[in-house]
Amino acid sequence: MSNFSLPKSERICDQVLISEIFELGNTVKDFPVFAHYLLKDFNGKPLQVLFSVPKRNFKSAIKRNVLKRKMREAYRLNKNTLATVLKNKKQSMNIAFVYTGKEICTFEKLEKKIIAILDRLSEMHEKGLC
RNA sequence: AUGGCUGUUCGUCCCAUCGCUCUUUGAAAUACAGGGGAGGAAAGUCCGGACACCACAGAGUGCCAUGCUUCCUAACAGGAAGGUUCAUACUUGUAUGAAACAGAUAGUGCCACAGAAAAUAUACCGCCAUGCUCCGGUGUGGUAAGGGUGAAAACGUGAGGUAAGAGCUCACGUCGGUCUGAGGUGACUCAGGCGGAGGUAAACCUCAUGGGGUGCAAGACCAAAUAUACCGGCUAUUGGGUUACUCGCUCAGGCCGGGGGGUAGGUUGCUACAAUUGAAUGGCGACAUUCAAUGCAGAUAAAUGAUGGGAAUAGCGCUUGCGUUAUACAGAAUCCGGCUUACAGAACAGCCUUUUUU
RNA sequence: CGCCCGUUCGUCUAGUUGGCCUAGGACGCCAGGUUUUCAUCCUGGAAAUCAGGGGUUCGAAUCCCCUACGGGUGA
Repeated sequence: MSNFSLPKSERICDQVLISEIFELGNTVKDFPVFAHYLLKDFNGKPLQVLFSVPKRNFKSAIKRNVLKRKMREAYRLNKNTLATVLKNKKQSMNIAFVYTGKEICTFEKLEKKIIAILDRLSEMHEKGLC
């Protein structure tokens, strides 16, 4: 399975779900990215995500947009291992990526961090620690 | 040539791979294919409109905004062309720049400190006349030229006049008011007459003009989802009470509608018009009219991108054609017209400084 | 996206009908005194270009305009 697309159905657009993630979910940190995640029963989509950059750290809308785009690209290219793991277990996961750094970092660095987070999540999931 | 200022225009480009969003054909749907996809400021939300809903007899008062004139415009606190005043420059009547630039002669208030006095004028030192005198002064009256104070001192200069003085009179000026004549669409200008002179309206205010309120989270429709205070209607067919019974009345229930509470999506509004580009005509100009061509974002936890390679421009380094670094300000959210603010660099036009050559 | 409000010593604030305000008070800070010492207490001092810039005025924290930052609110 080599699906690099990220249509709207794989993004979170529901306010109730978002507040659930931030209130009930657990966190995985790898500076400068903070991932809140919440595990659920399988409902057709293995993964749903959202990306956020706080306005507190970046006043300019352009800088926020750039970081969100970079994070989305990094996730889009590396999401498949976690997706297969979840699909095999018949569960789905909602993840919220929040950028907590105060300076813009390069794409390569961001990609490494996001891969690390996704690897940790899939490992934990295979062991059943979530 | 170099540097600076002002104005106008532009404000990185190409290819590959992987994606996002809208739309068209086809289609149950996905997938595939074709097409479109940020700006000059999209920003600030400072003005003005369109559009929508709510409110609304008429008039007045109040509140807010604007404030030289004419024009442009859908409208404006915007723009164009002019007028006036002020500042600067010199060629001394021109150029450049600036102006919340209606009214202080409608009325009220304020003008700290200093100063005699801050606006009905007044009198500390003075000046003049005169009374008294111990000849040092002092009382009374007149006066406001000079001194000192202040941001500002009753219009400025000169002459006449006078006991001393004073727009008291005259000449030349400054300012604004009013009347007459001339020019101009008008602000205003010129000439003459009359009467006049502190400032402050970004103090209250007066005059003129304009303004109903709320904003696309406006509003419309569809689907879902239900506790029900309360109100109205229906109840052939439900039950209780009243009654001997029927009708009637009444209470409860049911249904419908309203009202009010709470949950939470979708569609629409939504992108084709004060539209953009080009030409012609009219106008000093802002701009208008006509003709032709074009179709040019529409997201909603919110798309318009990421990576790699190449080009262009700029800086740095030296091997002088290679390496390396950087590519401004900044991201639509109902839509337009302005204003304000941010902005690497490039091009064009005008003006100024310095240097070189003829 | 729309609408509204605020910004004054290190902190919390007063003053916002223009002049007494180059700005008052409390807490905190510094120095001295009191005490065997510390605290309390007493005395004195420093600390603000009133968010930034421009304008009106003789004179601005105050009036007007622009900018920056912070906050509130609207189904």
